[in-house]
Amino acid sequence: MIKNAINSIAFLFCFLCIFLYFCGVYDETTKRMSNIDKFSFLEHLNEQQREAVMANENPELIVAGAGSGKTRVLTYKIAYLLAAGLPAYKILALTFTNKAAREMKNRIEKLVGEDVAKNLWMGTFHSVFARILRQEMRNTNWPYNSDFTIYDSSDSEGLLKQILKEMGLKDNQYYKVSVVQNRISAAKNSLVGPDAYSNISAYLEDDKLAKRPLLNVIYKKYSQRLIDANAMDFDDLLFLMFYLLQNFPEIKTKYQNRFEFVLVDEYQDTNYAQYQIIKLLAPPANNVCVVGDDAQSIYSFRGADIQNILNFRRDFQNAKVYKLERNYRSTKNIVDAAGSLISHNINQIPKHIFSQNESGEKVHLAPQLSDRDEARFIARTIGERKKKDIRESDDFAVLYRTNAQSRVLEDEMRKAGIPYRIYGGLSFYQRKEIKDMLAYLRLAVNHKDEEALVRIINTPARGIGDTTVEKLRRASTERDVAVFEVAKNPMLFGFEGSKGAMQKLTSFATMIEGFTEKAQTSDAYEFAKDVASASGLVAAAMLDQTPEGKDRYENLQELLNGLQEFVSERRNTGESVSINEFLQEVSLLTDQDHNQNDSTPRVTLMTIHAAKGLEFPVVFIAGVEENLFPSAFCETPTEVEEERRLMYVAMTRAEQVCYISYCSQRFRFGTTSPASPSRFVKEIDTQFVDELRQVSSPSWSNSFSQQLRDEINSRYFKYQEKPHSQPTDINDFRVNHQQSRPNHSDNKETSNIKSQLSTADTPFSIGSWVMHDRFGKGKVLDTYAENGNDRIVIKFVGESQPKTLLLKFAKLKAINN
DNA sequence: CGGCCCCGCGTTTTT
DNA sequence: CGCGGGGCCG
Repeated sequence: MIKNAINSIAFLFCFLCIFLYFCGVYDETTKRMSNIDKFSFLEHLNEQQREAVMANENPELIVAGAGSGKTRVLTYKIAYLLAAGLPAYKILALTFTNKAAREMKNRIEKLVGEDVAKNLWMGTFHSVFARILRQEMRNTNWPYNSDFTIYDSSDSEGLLKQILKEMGLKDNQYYKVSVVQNRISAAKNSLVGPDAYSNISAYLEDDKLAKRPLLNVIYKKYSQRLIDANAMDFDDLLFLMFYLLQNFPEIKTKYQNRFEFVLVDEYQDTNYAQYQIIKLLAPPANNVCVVGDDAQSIYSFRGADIQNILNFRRDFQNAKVYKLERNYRSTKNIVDAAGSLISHNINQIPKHIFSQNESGEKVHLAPQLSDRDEARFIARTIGERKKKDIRESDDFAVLYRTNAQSRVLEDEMRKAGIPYRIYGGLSFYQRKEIKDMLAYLRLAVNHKDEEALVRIINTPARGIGDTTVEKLRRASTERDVAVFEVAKNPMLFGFEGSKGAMQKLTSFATMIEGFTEKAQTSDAYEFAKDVASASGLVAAAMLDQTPEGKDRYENLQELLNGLQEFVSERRNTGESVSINEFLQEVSLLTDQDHNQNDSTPRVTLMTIHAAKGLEFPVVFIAGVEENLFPSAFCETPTEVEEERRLMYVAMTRAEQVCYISYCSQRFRFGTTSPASPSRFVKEIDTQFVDELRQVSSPSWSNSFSQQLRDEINSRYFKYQEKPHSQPTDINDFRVNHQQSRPNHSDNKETSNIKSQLSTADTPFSIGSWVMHDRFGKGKVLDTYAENGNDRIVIKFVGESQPKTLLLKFAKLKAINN
């Protein structure tokens, strides 16, 4: 009822604004009213956006195409709810990155004021759930306490390695840590715990076939060891959150009642566990609003399930779907080129993204002879365009499929004197010295944290080597006590080592216990400063006069600075400043959250995955070649579709200019091997692209390179002649797609969503040819019913994108092609 | 225990 | 090619 009232008020307001606008008093009145009326910000939205923002009575899916103002809609919706009087603490907004949460919160504060927005529950899935788990742990009978440690991926990897070693599987090729880790992670993300795993024959069979029948045993041990360490891995934060709600109805009810509104960003990237948690949190009112773009789903390899967004309407009753189809970011050519590419995907929500910006330059295809030439070409072009277009370095981004490609690019940027910044690679929080320092802090707070202990017991070197650690761990497993307890009292727990070793162990334990005591009384910064010097970490870094040593010292200083900031910020808000709070936050931070204070404009070099959500005036996509992009690991059409979405993401990062480059040969794995343009290059409608001529560089003028040039020319020639005859024709995909189904145990993953909305009753079958009075000949790609209307998706000959038509209006005739 | 050398291998990675 | 892990030696 409240919501009805809110909506009517705002609706009337908009009506009034539009009315006043037509009366010609818009400017004055709006200005005056903006101070008075708290809904005035709705004027900044277009009609589609405003509709989506103001509809709050049903579960809502906002399909927000690239550059369509997704974040805007999400922030305005929250601002709208707040302005209408919904208390901030009743709104839960979940994102995937801290950065997204932070930016959104800032924008909301600007709209409605800091104090109104203050108590929003806005954060990443992981951080919000960690917070709830901490708070509720004492209301459960679980073997965790509130100060649990969060293991990052390298911590879990370390633990798994240890388990594999203990089981004698260390060098077994079928039990590679990465494989085991992925498998366990996938199980947790499907809400399958270790016991359930052992009872599901599909898992066991699968493991048996893959020659790793002990995986369920490893999983069980792994889970137990996490409990022993009072630690949760990233997946546990979701897995245990689900079971917290599932197993404790009173806790579930509490949060269901608290959150009157649940909003989810990047919904296309949610995994099964996240989806189930959302379903548990949403009732009774079912006020869920999810925002996402199926065309930008690029994380399925991490467990993201695109079906979550595709099935939203089925899973939430009375759901309403809103589509934001106008792209504000890019030029027409870029939007249309990207659209023509993504139209080759069968599995997608039908939509037509359009731009009303200027046409701009066509997308530039830039064939190159080698990766070296490609890098030179990019560096040279950036240099030229900086001058010609009067741009700064930070107007440019170079995007690539794999991190390995960054090396040459970096090289040539340096040679050309172009400032750049590489994202990816080692993040600040994964640097050895930072991890070491954090391990000291962690161990001081949680003595059971075995990964932290083994990491620092001999760092800096204090004469406790591998053998001693081995003996320590053996005693620990035999006596079933924490490793730290054995170190503290080796004799008592049957440690079989020399007197000297025992001495070293006890003095290490005493040092840590001293830290633990200090942690109770000092704030996080004071404490960490003490630990940094008393542990010898800073001293060791200072001794090292190599450039790397200096870096390490500076990084440690930076961490301490960060702590100081953390403490002073939280002092202001009256929050706890103990090291516990800091550790809880820091384990969920990533490099994206670590801002380097450097104001020089720089060219951005990053993988396409890392570029999601960002935008740049000029974008280069490098290495768009078969076996690299799409990756050589791609086998099924489903996998190729994900790569195509990745290419789509890459192209739609560009605001004004987009270059796509590919080489005839590429240096990889120590040798030069031939390469050919990606199928994606050919899938882009030729009317939106132009091809740059190969500019010869002075370093190759021999016959070999002439050969290569000929090869490129002939390839290009072929491409020009028959742009639509590739094996990646839409229809071939459909065929492959269906063939692949029976092989897939999980065939819901490959099924077509549109048919799941509800099947249309049409005389035209998918794949058949039809004739349309105006559009001519076309092939039926799909049929489905939406809002009770039968629709038909047809790719007409000569059109870049398929069209969706209402069946009852389109006068279609079936024809034989 | 720690340093050195050789061998094998090589996607993307919000938390 | 360049990194990390394992093995061997001082």
